Amino acid sequence: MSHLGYPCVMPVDRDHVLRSAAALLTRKSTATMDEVARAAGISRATLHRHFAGRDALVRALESLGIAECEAALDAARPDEGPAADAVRRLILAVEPSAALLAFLYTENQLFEGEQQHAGWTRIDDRIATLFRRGQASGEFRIDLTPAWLTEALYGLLASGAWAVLEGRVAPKDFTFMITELLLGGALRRTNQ
Amino acid sequence: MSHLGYPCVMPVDRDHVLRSAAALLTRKSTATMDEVARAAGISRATLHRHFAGRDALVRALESLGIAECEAALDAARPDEGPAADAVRRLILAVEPSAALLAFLYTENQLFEGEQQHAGWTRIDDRIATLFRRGQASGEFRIDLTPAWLTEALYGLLASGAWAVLEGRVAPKDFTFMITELLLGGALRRTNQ
DNA sequence: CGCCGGTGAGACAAAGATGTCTCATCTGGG
DNA sequence: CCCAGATGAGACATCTTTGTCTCACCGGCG
Repeated sequence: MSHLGYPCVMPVDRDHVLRSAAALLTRKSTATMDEVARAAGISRATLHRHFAGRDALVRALESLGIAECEAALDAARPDEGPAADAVRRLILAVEPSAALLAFLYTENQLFEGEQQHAGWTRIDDRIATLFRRGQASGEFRIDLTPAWLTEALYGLLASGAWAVLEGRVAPKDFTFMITELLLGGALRRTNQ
Repeated sequence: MSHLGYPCVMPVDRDHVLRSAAALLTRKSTATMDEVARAAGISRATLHRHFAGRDALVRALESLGIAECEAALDAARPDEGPAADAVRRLILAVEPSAALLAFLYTENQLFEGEQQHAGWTRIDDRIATLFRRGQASGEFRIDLTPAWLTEALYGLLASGAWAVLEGRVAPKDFTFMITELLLGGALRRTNQ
């Protein structure tokens, strides 16, 4: 049994590997294990020592995305204050994870038969609950279902992440664009 | 040289094949040529006789998507009347193509090096022009760029298509949900 | 100094997808 | 009736990716 100290050559930083993989797979969702390994600066053999296979890697990314979403939800305090402000805090908190979420969001579309990770259900519920609270308080319109608002939030986060990646939107405008469109829409307000 | 009449056994309906492929690939973007062929009710050999390879098939789907987008834009008359009404007509006209567009939208993310089809640029321009017209007329707010509104429209169409496919949103609500969220946002209007 | 744990490089077979080919079959038209 | 044209089924080689394995290397630790 080891003594929990640092190994000799330079241990693989599991978190760094996951983040490199997320960054690459967001741009090229069909990247091979070899490309993922190169992107992380390690060999394919080492990558395979830490993640049994491509499935295991994707599942690890999914767990990371779920954890970051939960953390963002916790940080956003969705039960405090006006619901609109809570949505703003949520989008701000989730921005660093947007690219990873964009990858997972599209990747999940092909989990046809298999049941999706239970963590997503919980996150969906927490976000939908926030929108429902805003409807109950009279802040949000009631003719758009919480489920759709939740789905739309995911879609806008993905669109925003890709638009930033391709240079069509400035990174600094990311949060503003998503927040304002989701809450206020494109129409000009006649009064506030 | 043939006489342009119908062949003998039962000619392959190219349009039907493309639509079957679009429906399948929207749900499972990694489907194999064999799965695509089965979904269309033809053999892999025949599929390969009509589309040289997977690339050719995807490019044909891209052309179909572009053609349908152009047709939807023409039908929506984006230069007539209030810009908001034109956006409503556009979303209504593009609804039948939403699933195909959702597939192409995510697929295009991995056209990293290669230049994307010029047709998309033209469509992007036409949509952005519509939003710009709405801003100039005072209908739309000017703090959301036309490029972002265009991107958001794609994202909402994709989210809506998936939400319908997975049963999270009723098909009949598709147009309403997207139109209202894009134009009006989630916040309740204090007055109209 | 020598051992031990972790890594990189590369070989290797297995699995899956693709592209091509052949052959039998079927049907409408001459 | 017979043929031309198009399809379906299947065999086949090829390519890519994957998963596993071996071997050499390196650096801290005893």
